[in-house]
Amino acid sequence: MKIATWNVNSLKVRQQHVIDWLAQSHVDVLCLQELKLTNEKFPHAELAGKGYRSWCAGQKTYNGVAILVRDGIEVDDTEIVRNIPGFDDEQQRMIALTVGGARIISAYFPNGQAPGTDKFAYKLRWLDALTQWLKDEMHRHPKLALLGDYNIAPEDRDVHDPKAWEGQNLVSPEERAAFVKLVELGLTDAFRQFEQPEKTFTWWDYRMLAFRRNAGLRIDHILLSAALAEACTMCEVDRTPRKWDQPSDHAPVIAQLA
DNA sequence: ATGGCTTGCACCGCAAGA
Repeated sequence: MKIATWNVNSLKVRQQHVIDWLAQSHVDVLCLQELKLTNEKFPHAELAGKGYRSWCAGQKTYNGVAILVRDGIEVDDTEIVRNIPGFDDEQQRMIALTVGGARIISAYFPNGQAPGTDKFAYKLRWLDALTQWLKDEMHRHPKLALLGDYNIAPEDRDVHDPKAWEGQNLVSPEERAAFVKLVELGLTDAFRQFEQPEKTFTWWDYRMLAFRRNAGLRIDHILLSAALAEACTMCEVDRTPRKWDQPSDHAPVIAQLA
């Protein structure tokens, strides 16, 4: 089973990109973030026409997440979860569903704006709630994958200019500590299981010709429980859709599970 | 130089992203 995650920065604008990328990547499961549309406007029918069933948790203007599953892959949506249980939140940032016997979670972690702000405090609270919930969820589902836009670059090698970014939002010690807590639940960063090209990133600012200069960060991740990490044979970033006209500022990350 | 794009929403500029 081939799984992937992609922050599309508006599904309305990027709908054709998603359809084109599904056709060329042949992924079985695609987790989307930043839909920026309500559930009523989600293009279930258009995606079904391309061979994918879809489940979403949307809202107006901001956030919104979804999971797309290729026809023929077994889905159990009786235990679908939208948002972190027990964490009261208006913002639609998480959806979980069982696909091919594995728990698949699509998550859009809060940006955080800057250390010291209310949004940063919310990011840390959200991370703590997610971690607490995942602890139980991993017991219920030993085969579990947490895919999404984490808005955290775990290490300096995930940052194009670590000096310039030191202590800033997305790389701060508090955020990195929260990422480590997720890993300590027994999750593995699929990307780091394999040899990777130097300076591989998943996000590049729209400004300052950042993509052309490869001035990016690796903030989109696929974390796997032990059972899935063992089954993982490949993980890579696909930069091609970032080169298309009117692209998302994020590139998709793919993992192959045997 | 704390900007630089891009999005949605509501207008003719704003907040928010990362």
